[in-house]
Amino acid sequence: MENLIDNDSEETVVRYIPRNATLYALSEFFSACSDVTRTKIICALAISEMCVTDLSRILEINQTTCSHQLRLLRAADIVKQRRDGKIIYYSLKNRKIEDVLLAGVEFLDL
Amino acid sequence: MENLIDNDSEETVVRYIPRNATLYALSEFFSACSDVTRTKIICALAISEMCVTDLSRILEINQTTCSHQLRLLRAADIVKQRRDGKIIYYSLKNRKIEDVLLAGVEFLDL
DNA sequence: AACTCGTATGCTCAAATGTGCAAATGCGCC
DNA sequence: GGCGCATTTGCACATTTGAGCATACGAGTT
Repeated sequence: MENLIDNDSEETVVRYIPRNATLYALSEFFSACSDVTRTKIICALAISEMCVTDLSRILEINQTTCSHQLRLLRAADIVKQRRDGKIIYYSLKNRKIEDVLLAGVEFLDL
Repeated sequence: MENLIDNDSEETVVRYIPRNATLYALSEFFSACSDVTRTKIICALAISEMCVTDLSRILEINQTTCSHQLRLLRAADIVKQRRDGKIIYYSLKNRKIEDVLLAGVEFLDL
């Protein structure tokens, strides 16, 4: 089987492809942003810390669903929680997530 | 049922949540980046335009799978194609996709 | 200790997704 | 027209995912 691109180009490509661990981390991270419910939650938390009840009421999503998605977001290190009495407040763990969303908005030209 | 956050904050949140169309567009876009195979392809194409055969050989993925994923990426407007004889060359449609990946890398601190 | 409220978990179901074989298409060449 | 190669498409299958009900848990209040 012949190569269609020349060997030098191929070497360059091979050299610059990120390692598998990086690729997996990246795609796993993006999949955390790849659902409307979660995107909504992230946007809301970018504005203000909130508890599950408020989030689900304001965003008009089922409380259980909200809780499930928050767990995912927490696993992805996007969101953190803090307890105050019986209320658990959620907020963004790292403001850099906003840069990601903005880059997406830029790309899509929204 | 009582509100747990005050009314002013709630109004602010409601006002700043992007419209549904925006949220859908964003999450759909991120889901295009949320698979290892596709991330791999995007990274490769960021380095050099390539055809399906080379992509699949170099990235070590099944050619059919590669083709399927390229179709998705094309539908997401991330990738474009150009025909030269019987070979179809794929490349990034918009370099801003690299900023998105970089924002992801920044976030993950990779 | 019983009750209430905020939240999390287990489970089930439907839908979406990724993969690769088999077959079809498109294009150049003899 | 027939052949070969690059690519796409249709299909089937296994797997993953998102949703929400029912239920459990955890912390404050009485």
